[in-house]
Amino acid sequence: MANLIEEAKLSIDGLLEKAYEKAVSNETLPQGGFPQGKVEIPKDTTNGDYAANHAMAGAKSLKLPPRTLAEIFVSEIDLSDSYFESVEIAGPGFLNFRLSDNWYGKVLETILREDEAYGCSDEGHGEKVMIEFVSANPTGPMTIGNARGGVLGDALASVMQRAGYNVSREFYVNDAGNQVDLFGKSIEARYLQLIKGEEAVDFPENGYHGEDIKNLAKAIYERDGEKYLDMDSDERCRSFVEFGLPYNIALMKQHLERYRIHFDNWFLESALHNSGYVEETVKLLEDAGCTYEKEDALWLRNTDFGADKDEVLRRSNGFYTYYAVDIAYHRNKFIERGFDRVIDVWGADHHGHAIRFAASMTAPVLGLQNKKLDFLIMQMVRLVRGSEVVKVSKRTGKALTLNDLLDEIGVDACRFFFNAKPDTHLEFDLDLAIRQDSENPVYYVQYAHARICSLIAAMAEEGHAVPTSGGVDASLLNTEQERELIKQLAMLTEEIRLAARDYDPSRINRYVTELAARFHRFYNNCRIKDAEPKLRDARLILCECTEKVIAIALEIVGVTAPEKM
RNA sequence: GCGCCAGUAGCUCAGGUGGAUAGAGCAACUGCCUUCUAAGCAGUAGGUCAGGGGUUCGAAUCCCUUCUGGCGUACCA
Repeated sequence: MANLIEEAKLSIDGLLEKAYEKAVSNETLPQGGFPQGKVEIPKDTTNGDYAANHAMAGAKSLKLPPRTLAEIFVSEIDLSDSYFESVEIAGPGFLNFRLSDNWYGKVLETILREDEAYGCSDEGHGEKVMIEFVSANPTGPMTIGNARGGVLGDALASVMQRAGYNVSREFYVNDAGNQVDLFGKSIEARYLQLIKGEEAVDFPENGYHGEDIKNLAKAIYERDGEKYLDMDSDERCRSFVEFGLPYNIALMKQHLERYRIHFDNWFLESALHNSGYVEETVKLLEDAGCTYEKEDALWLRNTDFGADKDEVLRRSNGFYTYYAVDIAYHRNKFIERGFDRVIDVWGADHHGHAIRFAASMTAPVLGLQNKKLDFLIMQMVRLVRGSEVVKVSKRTGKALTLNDLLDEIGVDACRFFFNAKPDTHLEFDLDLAIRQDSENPVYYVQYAHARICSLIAAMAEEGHAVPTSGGVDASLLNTEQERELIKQLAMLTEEIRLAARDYDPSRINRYVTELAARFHRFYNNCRIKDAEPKLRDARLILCECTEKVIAIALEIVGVTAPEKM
């Protein structure tokens, strides 16, 4: 549970404050003027491992030039038993600290001790969090459009679990409403076309044109023949939906498992209707005076809660809108199931809804004052083939399915690629993806892992297994490459914390790519096989720590860590 | 019109809540395998951080404004 990067950083403030107090007792500085400074990690390590700007921050109030103030700090500071071996003044008055052997050794010991739990923290204090993601319409197979949300939601869940949250993954199945009716009518049309010929039956406007619908119709026909031919259309469609939905849901589950996503719960929209929960929730809003009727429809006074427009809850035809159902669904998440925080992973095409919806959820009558509803809005994926933009739509049936994509580029590459920063538009070039072999960064990272594994195995063959006792002498690991590698290893806990805080699991991609880069540099500069025994052992331990950390990071992203390549 | 997200190297993108000389991968060019995996390493070249103002010791980062692109603004979900 150690976060040594932060521990070292936080300790600097204490060291400086003690130095300040000493200067006060020497009467070189006035009392009570310890400056609020910031400690950061400089980009360029010639400026130290940490840089504090206290001398610059305090220059004005203490009426001393920054550099003079810095000199006082340096002369009074006591670094013995600290994480640092030196501090120097640089530039306009930065205090640059350099980490000590003590710190480097502690990093490696921590990784060995915590093992697979390394990187975890108690940041979340067990807060009960639900992450709802993918939630693709069950009217067809999942498409490449679901690939991004899938990875983001799943990786965010992993990151938050490691950061100490009690996380539940949920898939919301829209098995009711308009699109399901349309789904039934689409199958119906294909079924009737099978019997009467394609020309004889009109296909519904806005129907689902995909091959999968034809296949469902064919499957029904093969099982039951012309049994539905003389049936009332409504009843027929109901039968087809009853057949088609479970089939599609099972297929989605299968494809998601292949994509290494496992949901804790598949929540059916129909359950909210059947139990009367939607009705009850709308009644709640009605009784509280949050609604009004207009043109036979029931409207929510959403502008009262800060939204830019009101919303229809119940259409003039008597059916509830998705909006009413969504309110009921979220009330269920918080009230009935007791989640403290809910994170919905939605595409940017829903962001307008997210803003208005968040406003609605503040309605006092819903009783969610102490609850937290957040959205992870990810920008759209732009599909291109070379220079041509590819349109994706489930309705037109022209979408590339997730499963086909996985056939083409593999699960590892796909998960790594789609774990990109949520708020930037992502361009996905199919031509590039297909030949995305060695130029994909995922292989760079996996290669580092495989390299370590085979090295350790080869060394063990020669009787030089990684030592399991005797501790680590980090003072031997004193090249620039070794120090940079260890610092990156120390960074994992902090990266996970930040990824959880910012809902940005793509940080882990960048982190692990940099870790691999630092390992490759170390590997090229530091021989292990023919090093002195003590140095060899220390380096072997460093290799093992790196291997463990890469494996942890890749697991978070959902990518395998191969032992051979 | 209004709202949200973006605009950084030829291409795809980083840039840790204002810090020191703006980075990486790919593409281009040059070196490095009789020595632990060359799917690697080292190096060269490539920039008016969309434009313009402002805030301060200091701005890619914060504020204002203009331009460009994506998405939304349904009794669809």
